[in-house]
Amino acid sequence: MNDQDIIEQLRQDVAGQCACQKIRKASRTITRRYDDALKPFGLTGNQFTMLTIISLADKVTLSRLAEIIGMERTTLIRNLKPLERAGLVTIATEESRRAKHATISSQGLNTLAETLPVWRKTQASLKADLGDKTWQVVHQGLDAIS
Amino acid sequence: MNDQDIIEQLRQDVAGQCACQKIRKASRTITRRYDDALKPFGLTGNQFTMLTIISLADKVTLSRLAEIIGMERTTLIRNLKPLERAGLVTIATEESRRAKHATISSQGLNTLAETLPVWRKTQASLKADLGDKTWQVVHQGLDAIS
DNA sequence: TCAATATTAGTGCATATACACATATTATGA
DNA sequence: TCATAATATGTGTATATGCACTAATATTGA
Repeated sequence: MNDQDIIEQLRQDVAGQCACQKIRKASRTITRRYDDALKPFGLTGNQFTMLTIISLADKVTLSRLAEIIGMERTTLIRNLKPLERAGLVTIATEESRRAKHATISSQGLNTLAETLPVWRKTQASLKADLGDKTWQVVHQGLDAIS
Repeated sequence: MNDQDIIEQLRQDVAGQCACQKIRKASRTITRRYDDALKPFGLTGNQFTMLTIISLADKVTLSRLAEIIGMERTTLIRNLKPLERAGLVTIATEESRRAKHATISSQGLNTLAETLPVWRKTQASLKADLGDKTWQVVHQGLDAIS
């Protein structure tokens, strides 16, 4: 197959069709919005997510937490470090000597209380930009993937 | 506002609703599939995307390339490094001494030719898992975001 | 009991992401 | 012409991501 054939196929089949390309692009776009909004509070969007889930599922093991978030276990372990350093969560062993639990601190809850209005505003702004119908459709699709 | 109120609001409004959380989770899931499939060829899904776009838009400046891919400029510059090291693309200045252009090499085109069937298979497998309707809906939604 | 197995967490390595800031080059207008 | 503005790339720092591999602890079954 010659070069022009390859390029033609890439143009026809890949460009504008690749799910990996599309979802990564959209993820970057949306992440930037949330990161920017949360920046004054020293949180990223991802950290806000981890903090929220930890606050709702207190004292789950790190492995279980990774499952819930849909994040590779070792990725989660590293991503918790900044939250731990900032005193927003505590990582400790209890009962078992191997399993560890993540627990939100009172400071962590305070941060969530502070950032909740900002999250609401960001979420609403995005929803407004996309329109109700697209918003619905996007959420359904993303739920199906995960 | 007390802790229980906060947690209740997080449960009601944030959990399962946050667009940032959902799209990042879905992005991780899909990326893992493409990364895994392309691994034998030494490419990530993201690299496959960059390679494809460079092959179709030859000799665009790095800034323009970043725009097309929807990636922060400095991120793109760093992400190109592995491709350059592997000899799949060339980064060089032409005409202007400040602007740089990315050009795909013949080796890069060969790699694309090799990986194209794998990409097709991965894309088809994902589409099959999601079903035609969800697939359509996801793509529409992601296009709207970007 | 205790050896084999399963479970849980952690490290090394490489890529991915973007903001703040810096540097280099080109274009513009007084 | 030449100072200023605009444009283009690059670096420092920090977070995000996951695979391969390792280490420690708990469980199970002969």
